[in-house]
Amino acid sequence: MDDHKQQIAHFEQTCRAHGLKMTHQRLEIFHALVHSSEHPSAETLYSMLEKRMPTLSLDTVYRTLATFVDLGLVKRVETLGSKARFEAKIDQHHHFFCDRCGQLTDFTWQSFDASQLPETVQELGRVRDKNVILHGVCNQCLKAKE
Amino acid sequence: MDDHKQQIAHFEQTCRAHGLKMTHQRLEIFHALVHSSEHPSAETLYSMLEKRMPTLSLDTVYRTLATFVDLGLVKRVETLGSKARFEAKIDQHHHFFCDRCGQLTDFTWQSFDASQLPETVQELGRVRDKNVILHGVCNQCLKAKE
DNA sequence: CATCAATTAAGAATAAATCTTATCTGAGCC
DNA sequence: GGCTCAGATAAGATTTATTCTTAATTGATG
Ligand SMILES: [Mn+2]
Ligand SMILES: [Mn+2]
Ligand SMILES: [Zn+2]
Ligand SMILES: [Zn+2]
Repeated sequence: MDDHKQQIAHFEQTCRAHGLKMTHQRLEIFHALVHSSEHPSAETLYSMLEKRMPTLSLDTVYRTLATFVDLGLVKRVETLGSKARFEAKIDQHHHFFCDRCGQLTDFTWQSFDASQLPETVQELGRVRDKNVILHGVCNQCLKAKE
Repeated sequence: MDDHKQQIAHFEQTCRAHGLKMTHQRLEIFHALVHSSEHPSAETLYSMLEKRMPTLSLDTVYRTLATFVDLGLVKRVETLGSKARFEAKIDQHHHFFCDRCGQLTDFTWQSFDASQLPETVQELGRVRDKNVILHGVCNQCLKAKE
């Protein structure tokens, strides 16, 4: 995906703009996030990367993720699980969450994005984000059942 | 609200149906949840109740909430915050979350509830719940700003 | 090449939530 | 009204995710 290259470019720009050094820890962690669709936790990212980067520390993963979230490069995903999950996908999309295996799948929904909120809601305050969360059971889990 | 009485009745039924004793800890905790719209955490509930119930323990609040969630009487709310928040409101509704103060406000959205999911989503698995989460800044926080 | 931000190691510290064990209380049944 | 046992309490330990501390090392960048 050429998208990813652009995203990495934007990432490098943002780091530079904030005077942050381009360490390969940062680059690898961001890269892993960009190329993953599983919304990994800090630990998952760590396991994914420690093979290639034997000196990587879990602490760095946490610290780096926190930095990325601050910069708006990465989002923490809202889940019911106990460990935080992250994504580098910044463009508008929504989530389907499998309550059995914890899998998080992205989807888009244009007509929802274009829809107007009820008036009652507009009186509550200033809305910045509008997202759908689905809960259910994914196909793999449905198959694995019988 | 007469709604609340009905909800308490349903709560008592469910407890009885599962052979659970109607302790006043359980009743008070459920009552507090039903009459609150703030989606309190276990600690918040504990603070709310300890005045009236000086012997209540935080452990009991946690244990009781877990029981209620298991019974489907109470839902854990999806948030980005570190502590779990709960509600006894079971009927279909959605949430507006103030990123500044953490306030969670309910709202309903009939046309959304009636809407069809995109086809691509139906291929992902069996969807059980479909909810909207808004993020933004609530009116109180907007006022308090200047 | 020098500088200093960032990483690492190793361990301690937090915070939320859960568990343990023993003791007490009170809800539900006769 | 009295029994019985589920459930509450106290007090403390434990677990899990996450963050912090300190000191030594690395390596990105000017
Ligand atoms: Mn996503
Ligand atoms: Mn709610
Ligand atoms: Zn699944
Ligand atoms: Zn607010």
